[in-house]
Amino acid sequence: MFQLDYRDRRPLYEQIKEKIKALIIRGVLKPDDRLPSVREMAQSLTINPNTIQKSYKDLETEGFIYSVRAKGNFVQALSPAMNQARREELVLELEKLAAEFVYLSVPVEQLVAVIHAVYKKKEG
Amino acid sequence: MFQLDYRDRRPLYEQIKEKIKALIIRGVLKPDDRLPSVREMAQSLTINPNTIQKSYKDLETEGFIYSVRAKGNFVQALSPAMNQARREELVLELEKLAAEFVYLSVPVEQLVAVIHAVYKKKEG
DNA sequence: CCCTCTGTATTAAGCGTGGTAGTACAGTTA
DNA sequence: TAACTGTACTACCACGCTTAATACAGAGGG
Repeated sequence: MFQLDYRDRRPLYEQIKEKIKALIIRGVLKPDDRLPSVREMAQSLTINPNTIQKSYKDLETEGFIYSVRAKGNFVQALSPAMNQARREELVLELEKLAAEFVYLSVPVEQLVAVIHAVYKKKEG
Repeated sequence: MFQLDYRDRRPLYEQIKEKIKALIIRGVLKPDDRLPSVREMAQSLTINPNTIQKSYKDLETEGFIYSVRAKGNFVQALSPAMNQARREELVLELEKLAAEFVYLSVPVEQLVAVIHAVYKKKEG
């Protein structure tokens, strides 16, 4: 499904969360798709099941997945309330990022171009 | 100069780095401005000088400040080489961010508006 | 019904990092 | 000389990350 980077200093469970989030955001994993079981994922990454479980539990708390006893973990469909909060966070991040682009004298057109490229790719 | 947030789970030295970076990026601190000494800053934040030194050393490694024996730490002027690397990092971050905006069905116009606002604020 | 799979919980241990504390040295400047 | 700067080092404690081993509860298949 993906690989870990042991040179990355962040905790493994953080990396795992991020990778799964990315798969969901990119649309590779769609609502109600089942994730690999805790034990499967642990074996395929050669790490401890507890670490996977921590990732899954966090993702559940953040609203990205839901879990069903004895069945597995599944991708959560979008909920409007969750979205609103997340949007606001993202806008703040975007502002920070933009401020640093200003600092580095990157022309605004370049930023806009990058964004449009991402949006086009998604539609096409 | 600024305050720490002890509810923030990130290391103190990370928070300090970020705050100082923000001051530099916003232009509050300008090239060759002197930062508070390690001991001063430590006292004003009521933390250990070693923690401040770690922040400063990291910022030096990242090219944001330079230090002079027995004189202090100062804001580094921009270097083109450093900028290029940083720009590329930022573009990657921007793409990630944009992808999540797409996922949340935020119209591209809204992103562009946020960015223009930041740029206008900087010029004005 | 039993077996096997699922998620979940608990406890213990090892290890690295974050942060504090104390001390020391080297260089600048008044 | 005295007081300030940055820098370095050691020791210590607390906490988080990760592994390990075990156990229990519910679903589904033979």
